[in-house]
Amino acid sequence: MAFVEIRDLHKHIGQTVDVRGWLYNKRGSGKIQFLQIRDGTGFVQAVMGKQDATEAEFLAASGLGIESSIEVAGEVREDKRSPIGVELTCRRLKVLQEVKDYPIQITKDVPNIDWLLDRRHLWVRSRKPHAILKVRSEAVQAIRDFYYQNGFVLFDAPVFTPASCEGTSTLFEVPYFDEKAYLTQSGQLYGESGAMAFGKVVVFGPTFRAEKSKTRRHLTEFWMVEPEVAFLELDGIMDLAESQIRFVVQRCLERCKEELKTLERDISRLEPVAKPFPRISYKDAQKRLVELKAEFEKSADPDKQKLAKDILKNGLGDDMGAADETAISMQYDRPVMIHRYPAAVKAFYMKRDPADPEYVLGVDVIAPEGVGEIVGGAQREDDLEVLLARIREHNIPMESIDWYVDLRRFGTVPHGGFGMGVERCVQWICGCEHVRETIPFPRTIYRTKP
RNA sequence: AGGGGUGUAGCUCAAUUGGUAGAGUGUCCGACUGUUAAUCGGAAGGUUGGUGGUUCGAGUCCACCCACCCCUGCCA
Repeated sequence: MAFVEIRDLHKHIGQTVDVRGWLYNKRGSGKIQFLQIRDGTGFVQAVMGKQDATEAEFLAASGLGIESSIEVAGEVREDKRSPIGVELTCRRLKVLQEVKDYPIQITKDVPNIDWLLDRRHLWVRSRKPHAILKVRSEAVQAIRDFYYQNGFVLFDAPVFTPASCEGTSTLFEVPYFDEKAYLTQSGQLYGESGAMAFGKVVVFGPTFRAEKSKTRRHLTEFWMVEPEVAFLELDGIMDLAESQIRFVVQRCLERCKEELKTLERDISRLEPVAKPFPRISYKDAQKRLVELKAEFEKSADPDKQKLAKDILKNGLGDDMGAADETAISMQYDRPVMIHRYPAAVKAFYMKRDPADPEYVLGVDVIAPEGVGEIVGGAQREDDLEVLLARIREHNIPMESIDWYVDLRRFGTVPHGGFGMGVERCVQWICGCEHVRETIPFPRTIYRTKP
């Protein structure tokens, strides 16, 4: 007799099996005990009548606290009253550890998230965090499968880097023997090296940003997937982002039905990803924002009125703010792609639009429901002289980036790619209020524990 | 970094113009039950984030500090 995972119990109806796990909840009386057991793969109720086991076992069952670790043997029974369709008649109970005063309670109340994050090492056992992290696992597997199936080579970038890749963001500085190093904020430049070697590569790993962001969309440590493809231009980059996002969402819809149900996620909000994503140029977006600002100001909806105040706050022709992105994304039921931003607000490596050199061949993908930017991508500057000029303009130290310039000296070709934030993508799929719920142990400006 | 806000029982929150610190939930004990957020009865649980001030009297008013949350900016 071997241990059976709870998710497989339905295959063992009529048999006597062993199940091991933790006590999720318990009810009982002097005559019958209901032990709700979880083992990470599911939940099942083990029913122990007083006559079903020894007196000592029955007594032990009646005294068990939440999260006690146990093994039970019992007969698998079909039962319509069970949420999973089966139950165990508990014939034997072995207590591995009896637990008292488990600190996290099982209620529908939403306690202080900060208090729960202090106990994250235990909180991951609870239903909702468990479901979110399961979706994350599926999403990451989907990402890996998508790139593998499409002929990409995994090309890992270093975490220690010599200096800023973009020259804008704040980096974490770490001592490195007698010198300084920085934690990577993007593997993209390394990805470009890989693209010239393998054609299609994908960088996938943790990324660090020392910006003191304090919003529900920001982590200081997050995972980013960054495909980079030789001979791919802006339209192709947008096609790639669209099909990758679609693949990941479809996979989660197929394989995470139970988890999304646990999270009370409105699935109908995710189904429109099957349709093509709208693509709008920055210039058209600006025109649309002028209209939307006027429209929202007159709206009866107080949320829209409030939003109207912040629309185009940076001024027409400047970078788009969060309100701008929200207003545009509200016009659609699926992610929207905004392309060809002003060069002044974007990174040095983005290629200028030949049709209008004030703009770059870059694209952001804005997710619905206020999650905001989940993808940022671009066609890269592939001309040696232009790139050198950009590096000088941005005051990027040449000695830390000369290797990158080499890529334009030895067989440069048009190429590009994008970066997708895994946590923001999961945040959108799960409908999470906070991005920090989408990673097992979030790192934010004020949190490095547990 | 700027703006706004919140700190009261393990957790979620009450407490009238400044006048004896309350409930729900969880925990513990008991009863009962094919229960599933069980139910019923009882008990324990507090230096009201900290320091100082005003006052006969401060959870409440004032100052400073601490912690955290939300928004903006930066970005994924």
